[in-house]
Amino acid sequence: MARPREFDEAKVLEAAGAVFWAKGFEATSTRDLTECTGLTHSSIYAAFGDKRGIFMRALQHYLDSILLERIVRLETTRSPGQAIVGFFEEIVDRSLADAQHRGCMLVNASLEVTEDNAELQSYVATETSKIEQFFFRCVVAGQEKGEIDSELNAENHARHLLSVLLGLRVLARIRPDKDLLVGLVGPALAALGLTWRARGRGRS
Amino acid sequence: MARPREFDEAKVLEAAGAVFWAKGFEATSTRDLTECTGLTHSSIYAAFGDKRGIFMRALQHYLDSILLERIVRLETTRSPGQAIVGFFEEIVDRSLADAQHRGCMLVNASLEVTEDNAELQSYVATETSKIEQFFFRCVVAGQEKGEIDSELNAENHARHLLSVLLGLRVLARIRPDKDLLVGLVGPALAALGLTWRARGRGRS
DNA sequence: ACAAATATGGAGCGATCGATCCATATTCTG
DNA sequence: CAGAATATGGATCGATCGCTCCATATTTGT
Repeated sequence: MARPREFDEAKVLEAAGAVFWAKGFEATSTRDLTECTGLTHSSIYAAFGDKRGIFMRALQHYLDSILLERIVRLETTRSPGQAIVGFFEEIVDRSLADAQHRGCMLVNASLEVTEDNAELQSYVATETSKIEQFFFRCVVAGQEKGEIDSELNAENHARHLLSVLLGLRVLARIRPDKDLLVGLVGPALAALGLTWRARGRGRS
Repeated sequence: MARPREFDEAKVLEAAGAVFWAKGFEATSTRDLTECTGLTHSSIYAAFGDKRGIFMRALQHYLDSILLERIVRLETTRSPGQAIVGFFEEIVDRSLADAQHRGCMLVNASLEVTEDNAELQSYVATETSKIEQFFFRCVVAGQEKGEIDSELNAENHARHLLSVLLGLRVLARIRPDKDLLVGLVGPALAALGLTWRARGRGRS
């Protein structure tokens, strides 16, 4: 047919995503994108349409490769309750390990959504729903398994865990303190009769 | 001395704050600010220095007039436990009443913080600490009063309530759904042995 | 009334924004 | 090899950005 792409799309999306993640959509210029990806304007616009397009693709790539992978992995290798515990373990660890304190790309993107970007708006709403549904499945399965109190309202507890997660990610950006992040998760787990595995930080 | 200011500083900060709140710092132009305040560039720059200056002042005005007022009012008119409940009641009500779904200005500002703006970074960290300390005082006072289980770790529960609040405000922006917002608070209150006052939405 | 001081209105600065265009280079089909 | 198709490099577009400057208007102290 014609000349093939010379760049690795996944790597480009990761490079672009890293900048969007750290600086936000508005504060990232197309020049930033050419520098971090090593591509020219032409190549970027030909491949992704416009700035919004590459942002959406980068966000999607991030969610698919990090978040969805984590959900699938935990759900297939752990008990329902320990999947919830493990989820928060990983989020806390990653939040503390990020020297840039970027928080969560999905959360950051969520707060840059304005009414004139319906596509991003519905996308972030859908993705947060997926996380909520993961928590919901874990709670219900945990209840069926006897790991979690069956008297609890699984729907509301899933919503609750989602809000704790989002709040945690906000705090990870502005106050990346281990005691804070670890401590806040304790009561959220305790509400389901769960605890950290090995951290042993006393009562929650 | 000289010619006095013709504008009401509080009203200008509210008008500017409303735009920053809805669009974010980067996406708000100085032209937006002249239009929403009715002032000229000259007046704005003479009074507030630069765009970052008026943003900081507007954020500060918002927090002092809304958030601090709420904390003081609830803490002086309600029992510790009911202050916590009332806080979430008001936040949920305000989140649902805002047709623009702007969420929380402090949360929005938090996620626009980058490493090159240390002033804003430390300011939002301090303000979130104030909220955390409010929760902490409520939990401790509730425990002394017998309203809240004394076995609970007040520090971690304050952190937990803070994260639920921040998560709620994120969701208020992207999924302003009553069942979601009301539902997620239930388990957070239940963790302290508290419940909604009159909503009566069943088990949490 | 006069001078000092500050606010206001508005033009317009250089820089940068997102985006486009086109000539050139490269790789495919036939 | 010929020609279609796509990618790349780079110049550059008009618009908008945050911000500054200056002439003018208005108020206060003397």
